[in-house]
Amino acid sequence: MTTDGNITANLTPLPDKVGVEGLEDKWTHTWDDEQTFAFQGDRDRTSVYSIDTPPPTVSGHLHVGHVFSYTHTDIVARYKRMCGYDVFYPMGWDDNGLPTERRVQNYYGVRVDTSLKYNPDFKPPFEGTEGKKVNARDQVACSRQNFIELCEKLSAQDEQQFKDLWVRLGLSVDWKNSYHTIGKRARRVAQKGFLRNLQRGEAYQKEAPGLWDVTFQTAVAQAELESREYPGFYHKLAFHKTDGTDVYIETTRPELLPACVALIANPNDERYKDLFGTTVTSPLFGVEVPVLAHPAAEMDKGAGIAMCCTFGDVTDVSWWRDLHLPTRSILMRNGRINTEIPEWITSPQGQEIYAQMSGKTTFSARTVIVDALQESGELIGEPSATTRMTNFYEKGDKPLEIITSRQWYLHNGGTDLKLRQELLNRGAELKFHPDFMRVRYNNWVDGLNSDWLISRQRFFGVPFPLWYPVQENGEIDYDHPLIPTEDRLPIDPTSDVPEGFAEEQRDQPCGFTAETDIMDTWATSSMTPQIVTHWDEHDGLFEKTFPMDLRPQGQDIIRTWLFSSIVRAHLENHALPWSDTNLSGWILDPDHKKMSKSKGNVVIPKEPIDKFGADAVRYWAACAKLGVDATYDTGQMKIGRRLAIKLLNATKFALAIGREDKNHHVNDSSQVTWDAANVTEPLDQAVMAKLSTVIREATAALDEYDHAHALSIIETFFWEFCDDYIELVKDRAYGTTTCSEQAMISARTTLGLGLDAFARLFAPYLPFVTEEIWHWMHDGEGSVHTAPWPSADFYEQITHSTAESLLDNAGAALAALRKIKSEAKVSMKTPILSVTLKAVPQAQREIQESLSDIACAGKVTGDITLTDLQHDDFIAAGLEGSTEEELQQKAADSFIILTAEHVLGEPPVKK
RNA sequence: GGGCGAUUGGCGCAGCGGCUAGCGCACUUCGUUCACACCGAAGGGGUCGUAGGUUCGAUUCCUACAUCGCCCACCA
Repeated sequence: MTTDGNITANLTPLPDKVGVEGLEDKWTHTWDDEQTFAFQGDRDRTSVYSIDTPPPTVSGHLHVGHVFSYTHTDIVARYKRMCGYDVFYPMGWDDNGLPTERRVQNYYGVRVDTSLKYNPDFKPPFEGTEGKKVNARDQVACSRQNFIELCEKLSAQDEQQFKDLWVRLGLSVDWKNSYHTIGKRARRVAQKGFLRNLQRGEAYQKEAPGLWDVTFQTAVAQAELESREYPGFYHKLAFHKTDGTDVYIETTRPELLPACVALIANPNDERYKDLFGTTVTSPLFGVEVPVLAHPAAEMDKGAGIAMCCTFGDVTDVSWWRDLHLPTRSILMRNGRINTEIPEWITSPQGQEIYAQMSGKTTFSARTVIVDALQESGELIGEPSATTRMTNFYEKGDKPLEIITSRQWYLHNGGTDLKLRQELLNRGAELKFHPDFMRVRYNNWVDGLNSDWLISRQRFFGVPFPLWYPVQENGEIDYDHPLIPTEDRLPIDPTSDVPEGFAEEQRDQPCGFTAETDIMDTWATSSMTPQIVTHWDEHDGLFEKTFPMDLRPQGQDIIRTWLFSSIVRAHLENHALPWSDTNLSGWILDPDHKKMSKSKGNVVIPKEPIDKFGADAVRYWAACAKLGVDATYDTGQMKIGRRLAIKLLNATKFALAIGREDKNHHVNDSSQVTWDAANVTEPLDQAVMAKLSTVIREATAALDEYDHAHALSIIETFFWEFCDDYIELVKDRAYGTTTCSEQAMISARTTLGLGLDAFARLFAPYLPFVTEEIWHWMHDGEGSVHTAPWPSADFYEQITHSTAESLLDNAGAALAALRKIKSEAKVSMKTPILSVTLKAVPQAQREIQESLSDIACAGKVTGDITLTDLQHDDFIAAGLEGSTEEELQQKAADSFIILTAEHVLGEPPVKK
């Protein structure tokens, strides 16, 4: 307990032998029993620190990357808690999305059929057949609600292994505050958010050509695209001019020839100027198409003149739109060629070729077309191989096609420049750690080319809370959606019925029909700040926690999770969702390759934790700065383990000394007071001075989210404290020297104050070992993790203006004495009968102040003579300088202490 | 093609317009079991990717290049 000027400790019996084993189990249970990390929620926003924790994908696999970034966040949480904040640190589970959908399908052998109604007695055909691949035809159909229930059931199992890991790692999460992204609250927030967007005109639907994945048969958004290299062939095709001559185009997609609507060249291209305004006929099909000019046509690409099809790529779409071209679509949603012969193909020969390719995949259709072209002589030369970059859905393995469909969009600045600027301003307002990551945000927002497509033609996910009226003639009136009242949310339109309608009217003339699309998973994830803070629930939590303080996340999802969250909060709450964001780096394997499942180099987090302990693994993570990639390095974990053990040993030692009186009798008093007023010796005051500086610097670093720098400062001083200070004051603290009672108390007090401070300084990093040593000192006073973060001012006032350089010079003097023995290859216990130390005058004064401690620690039995450094000594020490003053200053700054004449005694006799 | 980051002893990383470029691991030598062998002490080892420039002075700032990683754009 800290009071003004002193710290009272309740000492508990110390173990004979210390170790880090067992600490994790011991303290995780205590923290759980005592609800050490529970959010209190009884103070206002300024006293709360709230964290928008990333919900891990529960169907995904655990790997050390998880440990890495979640440790960084936990360090922040623990630090802020010690700073007095009521820390709101929830945990979410992401079970909304394709990976979970697939996992549920395979695990239970089920699939969603939105035409089915909820069946409360539904039983999946089997359960828990990991690895057994179920043929899609054998999956049993169930309603979406039944599927979601199975998903929640399975997620609960998956979650457990994540939770076990987080607990084991010591994450100070408040487990009472957890959520699922497919859970009821998340669905309600996502649907309510969407309806509010709709009311304000920010969400809209549109029938338009868009990127489409033929495997998953869904539209995909710009944020889900991935460019990949894709092999192909250039085919040179002859189109026929009216004068009987040909014009040649090059294409990698000859199978789209039936969908050709125009040939297009650059308006400045002399080669084709004469052709603009004329028509040509297509090879094989003989369809007449115009030759048109458009500035987007590049003269040096291919033949300089392109075939515009509806639709081969996004350029086709812009030509089609700008030049008001007809739509001649031949691709079906499953990626196969439409089976109906299009009405624009009129020649019998063309119809026959089309019939051969209908129903085929684009790949097979291409073969048909190429063979036919070769036969007709309209393919010039052999196709030449090429590699091009093509858009893929990030989870797909076939190139995206362009399909016209009705979709829901949300304004995100992709089309509205004013909104785009507002979102850029939000990005400028947000504090990125590290700062250079904001460039990625700006790049992304600047490069948006469309609004956010939020509808997906999938079955598992949060449904759009909408129905549409069915007209008398059976047609669906998409322009006047039926909207539920907010108090009904969440709803599923495929099982719930709009107000004023009855179930019997579903899909009937004059009735209603459900919107069967679901929302993009990011449409839900983008609202995690609103989900965790209970937005619009009027239970008081929102006001205490929103806008949040921190969003930790991966750098790979800046364009998705981070950006979409800012969009939603900007539109809904007119605020940034959080003030700061922490971006973690990647984990690289020892060969500097990014760890990923596909590379097969993933390390399961349990392994290093079992081997080195949670504190050690956390130490490894904590050594890496935010945004910097880290190598998986067990060597670093060993160092963490060593540090943890050193903390135990040093604390045990110092506390044991403190309990012995001058005659080595154990003092059984369990309570001691480390009164700052008792720090009377200059060396002890110097330690307090340095501690104060260390706290000040570490605190500043942590406030800037630089946990690695703070750790390095604390750790460096801790080792100096052990290797130099403890060694120097050992004997004085024992009272075995001829020092005064007060000098002994001063040493014991300083050791106590120092170790008490180290326990707290290391607590965010090494929560288990620090909790252990804290309880040796402060049993019955609660957790170190709710203890106050050390105050630099407290230790500074103890120093009485003693400079911390006194500690450095005393340490350097001790090192000089050790060097004598090390070079003489004798034991450190060998006495030095007499010695001369050379140092600058300032250092001599400081050594004089701690001379008896130095003599004791160095086993100097006779005189220590202090003398000035000579010019040759500076040179010998490698110093350079033009003036004597400069050399003196350099020697003082580097604590140069040399030894001259010395007489060694007899080494102690070995037993 | 545009951009971001990295490049420092064998390895993993700090650092910074000038202090003798630090730390840990590994290495060498020595010691020790009375806090700690899950230990201690002392020591060796780097012309800071390359080439220019700014400066009295560059590992640090600027320019170009190289290598590695990543983001964005690129389908005729």
